[in-house]
Amino acid sequence: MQTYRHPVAGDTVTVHVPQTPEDLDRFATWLTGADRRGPIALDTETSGLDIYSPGYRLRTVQFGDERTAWVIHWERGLRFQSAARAALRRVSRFLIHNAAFDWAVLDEHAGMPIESLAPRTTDTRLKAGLLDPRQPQEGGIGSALKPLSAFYIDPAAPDTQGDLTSVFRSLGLTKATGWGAIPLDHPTYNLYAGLDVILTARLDPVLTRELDRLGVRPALVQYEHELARITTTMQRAGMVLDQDYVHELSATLTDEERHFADVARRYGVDNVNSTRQIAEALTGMGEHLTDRTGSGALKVDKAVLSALADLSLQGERLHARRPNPLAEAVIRSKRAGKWRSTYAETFLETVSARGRIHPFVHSMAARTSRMSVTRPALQTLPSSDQMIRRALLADPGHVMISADFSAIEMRVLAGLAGVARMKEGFLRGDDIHWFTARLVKGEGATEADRKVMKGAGFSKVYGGGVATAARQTGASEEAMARAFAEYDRLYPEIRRASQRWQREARASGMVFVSATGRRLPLDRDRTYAVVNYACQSVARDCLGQALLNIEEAGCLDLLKLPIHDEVLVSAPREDAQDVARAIERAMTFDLYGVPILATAEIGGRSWGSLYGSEY
DNA sequence: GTAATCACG
DNA sequence: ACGTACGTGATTACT
Repeated sequence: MQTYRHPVAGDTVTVHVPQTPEDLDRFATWLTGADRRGPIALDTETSGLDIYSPGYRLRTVQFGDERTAWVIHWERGLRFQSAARAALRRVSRFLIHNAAFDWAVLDEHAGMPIESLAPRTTDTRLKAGLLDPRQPQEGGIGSALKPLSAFYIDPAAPDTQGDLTSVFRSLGLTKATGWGAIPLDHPTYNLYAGLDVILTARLDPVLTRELDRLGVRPALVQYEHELARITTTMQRAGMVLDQDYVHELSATLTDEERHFADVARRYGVDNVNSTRQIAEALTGMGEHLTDRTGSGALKVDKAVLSALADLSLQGERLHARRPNPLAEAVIRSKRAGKWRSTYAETFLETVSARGRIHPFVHSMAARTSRMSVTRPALQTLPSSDQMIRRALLADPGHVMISADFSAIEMRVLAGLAGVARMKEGFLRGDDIHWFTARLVKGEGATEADRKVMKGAGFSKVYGGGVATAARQTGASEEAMARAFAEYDRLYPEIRRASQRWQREARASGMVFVSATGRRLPLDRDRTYAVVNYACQSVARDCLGQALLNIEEAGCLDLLKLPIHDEVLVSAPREDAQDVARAIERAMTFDLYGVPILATAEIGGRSWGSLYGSEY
C-alpha cells in the first residue's frame, strides 16, 4: 500500500493507494466497516474530457470520507476494477463534485449506468451553485472544487488541478496530454486524486448547513439533481453526425475563406481576423470610421463592415452607397472561417466512434441558472441558414422535432409582476405585441406599431433604455420614447415590481430570491437587472419543468437538446405526430394565472430541415 | 490573460 | 441623481 498524508483544516488526512489484492481487501473492509457511516465521496481521474472518443481511458476511481481516501487504479487491471465496481454497487449515498461528468464517465467506461448512480448521488457543485451561482469574474466563488474548498473548508486547501498542471509541465507534458500521460504512480497525482474526495466529503455538510440557513428548499436541490441526470442522459444519447456532409462542408468553407482572404489581401489586409489591419486599410481607402470599442480602438465589427459594404446585417443589398469591396471580403472570409473552425471542424474533432456528437450539457450554468452546452456549443449553431444544423441528424428511422415556448419571458414577466392587462392578452390567446399595439393604436395598428411595442417589451425584459431599443428596432428615439410611455401606462405593474424587487434585494444583502426559490445575487451598480434575472431564471425553470414532464411522458430517451426556450427531440417517423403532441402537453401549464404553452414543429432527418418552419 | 468578434436564446 | 439591454461559448489577435 502506498499511503500519503496531508493537512486539511487542522487535521491530518490519509490517502491510500492499494497495490496488492490484500490492499484491496483493506479497502473493502474500510468501506463496509461498522464505524464508518454516512455518504462516501466519489471521483474519477481520466485521460481527458473527450469521454466518447475511442482512446479514452478511465484511470482511477476514488472513494473517501472526511479523513480517508482510497485511490483505486482502474487502469491497473481486473482486480482493481472489480473492487471499484463492487464499491460503486454497494454504497447507498455518494457525494460527487460535478456529478454529470463522473456519471457519464462511469456509465461509458465502468458499466455503471447513470440510472443506477444518479439516484444515489448528491452533487456538491449543484449545492454550491444554489448558494451563489456567480462565476469568480462576477464576484462569486465559482464552482471549482479548489476555490469552494478554500472558502468553506480551509483557506490553504490545495489547488489539486492547478498544481497538477505544473507537474505536467515539469514532466514535459501539457494540460492537454498530462491527464492521460502522467504515470499512474506519480505521488502528486495520487495525493491530489485522494484529496479531491476528502474535500468533497468535507464540503457537503457545510453546504447543506448553508442551504438550510438561507432557506433554500430541499425540493429545489432535488429538482436540480433530476435535471442534471436528464441532461447527462441527453449527453450519453448524443446526436448522429452526417460526417460525409461535414467533410464536404469543411472543404467548401475553406475555399470561400481563402477566396475572400485573397481579395482582402489586394487591399493590404494580410489577416482578415486582425481588426487593427482592417481599420488601417479602410482608413487608407478613405473610409471614415467613427465607432470605438470599450478600450478606445476603432470598431470594425459586422455592423460597421456591413454598412460600408452596403449590406444589411442579413446580407441584403441596401443601395445606400457604393459598396466597399474590402468590407464585403472581410465579412465573407471571416464568416466562412468561423463556421469552418467553430462548427465543421469541431464536429469532426468531437465525433465519437459511434458517429455521434455528445455535447456537455451544463444543467445549471448561468447566474440565472440557464443551461449551457459545450464541446461543441450546439446552442449557438447558426439559425439563419441550414448549412450547419443540417449536419446533425435524428436517430436512424427518426425525424427531428423542435418545440419552443411561446414568448416565454414575456409570459413569465406578466405572471411574476402580476401585469393585469398583459395577462388578459395572454388569456385571450393573442400575440402579445399585437395586443399591446392595438391597445395603443386601436384596430388600425400596423406591423410597424407592433415592431415598436415588441421592442419596448423586450427592453422591459432586459432592463434596457430608449436609445438601445430604438437602435435595435430601427425606430426613432422619439417613437420609442412614446412606446415606453405607453408601455408604462398600460402595464404599470412592471415598473412597480422592478422597484419592489430591487428594494427586497437591497434589504437582504443584494440577493433577490426568485419565484422558484433561487438566489439571484445582484451587482450593486446594476440592480435594474433584477427584472431580467427574474424572468430569465423562471423561464429556465419552466424549461426544467418541461424536461421533467417529458420524462414523465416516457420521452426521456428522445430528448436531444435544451435551447433556453426550446427542446429538440428525435422521434420515430411514424410516431412523430404523437410525440409532438406529447411534448407540447409537457410544455403546457399555468404560471400565476398566465398560460405557458409551446408549439412543436416536425422536421425531417436533419436538424437543418426545421429551418424556416418557425422563423 | 485580455480584448474583440460572432454565433445563439 | 441619473440611466443602464440580459445571459452564454468559442476563436483569434495581441501583449
